[in-house]
Amino acid sequence: MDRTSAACTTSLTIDLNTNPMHNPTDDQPPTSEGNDVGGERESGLNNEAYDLEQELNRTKSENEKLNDMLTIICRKYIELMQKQSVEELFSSKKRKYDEIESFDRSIGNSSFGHHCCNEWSPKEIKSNVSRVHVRIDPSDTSLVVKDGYHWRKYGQKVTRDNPSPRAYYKCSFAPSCPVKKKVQKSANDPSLLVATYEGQHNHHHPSTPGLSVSLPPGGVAGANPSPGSTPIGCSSSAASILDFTDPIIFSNMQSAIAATENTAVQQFFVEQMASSLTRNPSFTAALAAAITGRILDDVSEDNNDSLSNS
DNA sequence: CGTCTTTGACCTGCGC
DNA sequence: GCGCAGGTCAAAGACG
Ligand SMILES: [Zn+2]
Repeated sequence: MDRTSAACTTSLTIDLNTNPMHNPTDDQPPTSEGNDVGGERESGLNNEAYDLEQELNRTKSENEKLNDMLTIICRKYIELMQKQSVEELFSSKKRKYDEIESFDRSIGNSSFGHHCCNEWSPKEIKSNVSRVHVRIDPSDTSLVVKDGYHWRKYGQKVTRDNPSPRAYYKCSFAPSCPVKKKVQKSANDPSLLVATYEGQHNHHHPSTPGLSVSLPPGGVAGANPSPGSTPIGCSSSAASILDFTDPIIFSNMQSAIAATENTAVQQFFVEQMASSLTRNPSFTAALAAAITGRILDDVSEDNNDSLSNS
């Protein structure tokens, strides 16, 4: 819990040079033609500066609009998630208490009223439960949510309140890893898989050694989206239209995440951001530019140091 | 041959 | 105590 949230905050505060247009050499004054300071050139620079200023103002206003839109989208998305969970949980009366409690905790609760930590029964405390919704092809009957972890199916049941069967999985690292997950199609939306994760992996993410810290309790979501199933927000939900490579949206999501007290939701957003970023070709280019920019910066700093030292 | 899935049987908790 | 429903076990079979 603390481990993951700490990872979230640190990963979000990484100050990458994400401007692909930025070239460190552009900031350096021209050395070879430094004595060419004609008035013609000066006026050209002024025009250019004016254009850039106009562009900046225009971008600012555009960003403000996007900012507002994103805030609204985020708020509505969270409200929708809460609303949907309430409807699902109260549609069946029995055996839902644990899930109500845990989902209340994982979603952040406001509409349910608050529960004091002391009110949790030992049964609820022993496992942290998280839920993930995954968009799939409605005709796809395989209850598989590929989250990067390796699961062993140990049971399948048809439940009373849902015509589609529920599949039970254990982490393949069991018994050393106690994590379980239940996967079932949503009763009112066959294209929606609901995966319920219980427990926390006590090992690294198999597909990304050393990166397990960035995953939610069950090690879920966009870590390794399969072609057939996409964690919500990757292809067909609101989050899919969010371009996290946009620095404004990115910062907006940061504030949205910060505003959300709940770590599961935070992790969800972080994963969506990471997923969006890694899938975006422009991000790759931006990342490459950022890295080369940093390297060039370092090189130039080193050169400056060596020059100043000598 | 080892691993994983399937599936019926069994266990457990809860309401009546 | 009984029945119901969710959850788990474990034997058998499939698969690479
Ligand atoms: Zn595990």
